[in-house]
Amino acid sequence: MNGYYLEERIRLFREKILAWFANHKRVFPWRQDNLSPYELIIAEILLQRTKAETVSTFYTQFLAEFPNWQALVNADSITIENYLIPIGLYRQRAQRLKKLAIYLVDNNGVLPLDRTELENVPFMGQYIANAVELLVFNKRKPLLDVNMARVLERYFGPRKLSDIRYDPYLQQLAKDFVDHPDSKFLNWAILDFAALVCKARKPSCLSCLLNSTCKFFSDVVQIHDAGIHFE
DNA sequence: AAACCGGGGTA
DNA sequence: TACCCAGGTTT
Repeated sequence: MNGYYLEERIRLFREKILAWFANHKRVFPWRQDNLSPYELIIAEILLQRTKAETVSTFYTQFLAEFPNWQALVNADSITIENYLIPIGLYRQRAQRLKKLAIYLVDNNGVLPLDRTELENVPFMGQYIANAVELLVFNKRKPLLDVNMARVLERYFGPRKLSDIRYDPYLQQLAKDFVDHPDSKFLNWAILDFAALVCKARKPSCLSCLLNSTCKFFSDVVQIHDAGIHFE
């Protein structure tokens, strides 16, 4: 597959995903305009390995209880843990939230613009660093999680390495996909598409607007796979 | 590269 | 029951 063909294929894919998003976007409290960096980062932390629908009801309560970094610094670690129990990963998240809060209070709430320094902030891995650059710094960065990875791999072909974060093919593909003035909306669009159509278990391939050009769909139809249940 | 964290939802 | 979820850290 040459570069020009792939570029055209990405462009088509992008247009169709955006068209779908216009009519099917999900509404979440962390997608509102004018959120503070605190509110944006808390959302990403709560969303780690946790369904967006689960976080949706919890998010507003959490912000009411802990409205800023200083509130987390002041709070007892056990208090934060207990508060996080309903959504899981509560010990890890409490400990890391605490460290991040201390860092940010010490730095007057300022996050480093330099990517290397940004990734050295406590609790700041590749994904959240991208989220900060996308949502706070308004850069074109992918929220490449398991869901975006699943959609890209089904449509364009599978990754080379097992870990998303170190696979140069997936990283480049995701980067190319969101390299567009509507980068933020493209990210939301593909995540919503992953959650509602290109689902992990029962993908809605039969009604999918991308099925005629989708690698996964054509492959599965071709071999008449009995293990996949379409909707 | 693989293990671990964790409760809730779903098939 | 087993699998999955807007990942990051440790080994």
